[in-house]
Amino acid sequence: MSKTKTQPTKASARKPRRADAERNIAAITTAALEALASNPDASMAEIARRAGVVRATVYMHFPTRESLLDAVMEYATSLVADATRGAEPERGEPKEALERVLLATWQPLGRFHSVLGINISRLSAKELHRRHLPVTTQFIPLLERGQAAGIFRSDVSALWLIAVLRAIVHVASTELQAGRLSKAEVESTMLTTALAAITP
Amino acid sequence: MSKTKTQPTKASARKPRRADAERNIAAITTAALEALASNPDASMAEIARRAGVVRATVYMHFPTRESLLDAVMEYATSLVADATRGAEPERGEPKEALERVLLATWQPLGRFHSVLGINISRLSAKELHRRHLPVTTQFIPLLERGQAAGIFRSDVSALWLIAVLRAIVHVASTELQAGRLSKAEVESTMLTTALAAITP
DNA sequence: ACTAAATCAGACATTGATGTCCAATGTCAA
DNA sequence: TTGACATTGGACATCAATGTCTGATTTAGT
Repeated sequence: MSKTKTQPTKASARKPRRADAERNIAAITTAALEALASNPDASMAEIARRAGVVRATVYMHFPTRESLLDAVMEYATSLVADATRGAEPERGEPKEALERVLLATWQPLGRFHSVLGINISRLSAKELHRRHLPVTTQFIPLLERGQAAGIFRSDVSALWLIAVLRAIVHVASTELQAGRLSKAEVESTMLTTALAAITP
Repeated sequence: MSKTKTQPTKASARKPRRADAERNIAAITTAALEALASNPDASMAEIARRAGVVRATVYMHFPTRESLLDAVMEYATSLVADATRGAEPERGEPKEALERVLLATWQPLGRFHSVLGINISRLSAKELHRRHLPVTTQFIPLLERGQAAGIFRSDVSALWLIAVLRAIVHVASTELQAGRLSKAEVESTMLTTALAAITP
């Protein structure tokens, strides 16, 4: 995460919340993320149960299911964005940097892929793209840097490369989940395939 | 499709249905496929409306929603399987054969990807794999033939290659849908990326 | 033309989920 | 410690969807 409690999001200047409220909001958000990852149709009751609160408490902080989904989406995105940032996509050779970033992000990305799937039907393509910005703005410079250096293929757009990478990451976590490959095998195979797909 | 009405599926020996019933079953199945492709949560009422029948008629042929989903899944699979077969995956050089098959199947595959998504949460991985057999049994020999010839990479399993190919096809149809690429661009980009990903 | 099969139109019961409300109780912060 | 904030537990209304049933009507097969 990046802000959530530390800053009041400069523009909105939200009224201070009590500590237990803050705690519950966090619990609900993470519980929702877990619940929705295992079942995209998880009910508000199920989410409340997981968060250890009563249903009314969820509605206290998230007036509708939609608003909770929005919050969960933003939270998941921030987790992936933070993992990406932590892998320093700007540092070093593009190829090494990409490997570093993929290794750091494939697990959260895989974990949240089904949550992302919820939004595919819920939001427009434009809106979806907008919400992925915290992640994509970090990937694009890395890919373009590699393209400029002739290390990544330039006959397709960086956006295509991103889509392909994400798809391969998805395959990787699916194969791990299915137990067809070990974690180490998945990581090595994923890196090999990813590089092969985007190298000229 | 392959059988549906011509053969009585040797084992089951189903009682003959009247022609209008047969017609309605077909109408319901295709209507359901369309409806579910655009909205995976489409209701029985919506599907009946699209098929031009009343809801009770749907329940006449498909006693539960589940059973309808099963039928739709099988239908979609058969469409892809037929398209694959029509592209003659056994003929010619593996690379050319793969290109031929991909060009023949990427559109139906993309179209039905969301329907497939329904089943991901609905069925076990094993069961899912079993239902894809009509397609995978055609792809595996092609890929293994290419691997034996040293044209496709052998450091990963044919199953991994299939998963990667399907992921790339999915990316392709998503990009077309989003209007970021023309159909011709999508096809060329998809083929390039697919080959790059699975070539040693 | 006759009969059996199938569809229609619509009512009906049931279920599960969303969202609202309230009174009682608990917890935080000043 | 006190008042404001928050949570609880439960009731409640609403809604949409599933699945059943029936009687009247249409349609197909022989």
